[in-house]
Amino acid sequence: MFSQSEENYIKTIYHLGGRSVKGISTNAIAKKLNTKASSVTDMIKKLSEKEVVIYKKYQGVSLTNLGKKTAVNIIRKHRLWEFFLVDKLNFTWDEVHEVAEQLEHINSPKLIDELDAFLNYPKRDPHGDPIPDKNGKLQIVKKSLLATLNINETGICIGVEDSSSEFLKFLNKHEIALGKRIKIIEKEPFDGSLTIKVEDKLLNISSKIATNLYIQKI
Amino acid sequence: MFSQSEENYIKTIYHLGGRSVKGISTNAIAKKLNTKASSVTDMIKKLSEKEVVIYKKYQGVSLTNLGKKTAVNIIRKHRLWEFFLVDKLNFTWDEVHEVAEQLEHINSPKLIDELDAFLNYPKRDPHGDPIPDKNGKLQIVKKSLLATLNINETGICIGVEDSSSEFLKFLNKHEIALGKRIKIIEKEPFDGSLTIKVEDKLLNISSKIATNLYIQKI
DNA sequence: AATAATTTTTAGACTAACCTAAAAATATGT
DNA sequence: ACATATTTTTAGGTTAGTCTAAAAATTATT
Repeated sequence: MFSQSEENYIKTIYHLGGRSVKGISTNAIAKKLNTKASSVTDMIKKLSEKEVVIYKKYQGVSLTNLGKKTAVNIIRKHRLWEFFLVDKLNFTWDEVHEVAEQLEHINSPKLIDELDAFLNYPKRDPHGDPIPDKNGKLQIVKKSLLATLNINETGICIGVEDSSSEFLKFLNKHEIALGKRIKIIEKEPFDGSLTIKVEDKLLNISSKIATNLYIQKI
Repeated sequence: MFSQSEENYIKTIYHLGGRSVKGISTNAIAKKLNTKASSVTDMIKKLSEKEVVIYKKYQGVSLTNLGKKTAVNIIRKHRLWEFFLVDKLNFTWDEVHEVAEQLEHINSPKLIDELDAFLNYPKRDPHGDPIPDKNGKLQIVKKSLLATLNINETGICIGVEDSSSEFLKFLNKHEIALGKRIKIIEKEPFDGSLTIKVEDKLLNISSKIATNLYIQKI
């Protein structure tokens, strides 16, 4: 149906789309994909022919319904594979992306549906982002940075912003992982550091940590 | 390292290689890959530059050690994925090949080693072919067609020759699956049909069935 | 609103992987 | 051994996806 390259463009346009109404600029796409604007223009023309984007010269592009459907399906595959890698194959959060970038292009509906079932229909990938279901529905999960919670609020760890291996090692060391329950005990106004309770253990963390950890409030 | 296309050529040359000493012919490769001989010549030149094959004009090609190592690694990936699909994702023997053809090109040593461990280091894929280990060693398993066993000999089902869905449905119906123990009770010289014991159940099968089922003698 | 800066598109070229058609080399039949 | 058949290679062309450099359109500045 679509080549790997086409899929990468579609996915990128989707991610750049956000809630904005106007078209995505050629330059923005080029930057994300590490290509040149002229290459983007070429590809956009092709995608326009294939009716996955709407394109008016100099006005940027936006996805059609077909385009969005296609994008969401690629994202579904990407996130399911990420979940698989972390959950079953001992990958860390920072190792998954590169491999998932490859796996997301494997084309086999049965493969993905069976994988979904095998993983027990996970709702979020290891970064805390929602995994679209078979029909492309993606349940919106409000993810908040830990730093934004108030004292006595509790949440479940659902992902990370930074995924450098130093950060992930820190999390490992303190047994902060996906699904762990975290409660804010104290906030230090001077430097933004926090005292939190991870499951039952008290822990002091810097503001830098707190602004890189995503939480779903409960 | 190698493109998908290059990998497909390397794998094909390996499979066509067998134990023969002489070079693999351009035409043979073209036929297997559904391309034209001229395309094969082009690619062979490239692979020769990259030192994965030895090539003398009009004399066919053979793999270098690097070529063989590369081929075995692709085959390892292919067969591990096949095992995964059947063992974990409910694929049938005939459904796996097409998907494995895609998955075998995913490049991530960690992925494959972890997958291997996750699957508990399987020795054979669902067709009964051996899965090379991390170092490229592949344990040779003598696979015999069920039809070649003599009365009172016993074997373990390790694979199929034909993998049409009719045949697989037949096997399913009679609970013949990978790892099942099969004993020859009687052979009918007139039509080649057999009476066999699958685990504890007696069963009559035609010669056609017996020449499409692989057994490891025990 | 005119000019300058930026963005986008076009034009033309490159590479990988394929193709067709013709030429060259090898193999086969008598 | 020679003519014929087959196989393989070469020559030249195509498409997808990329690039550079220059032209055109849009946006920003004064």
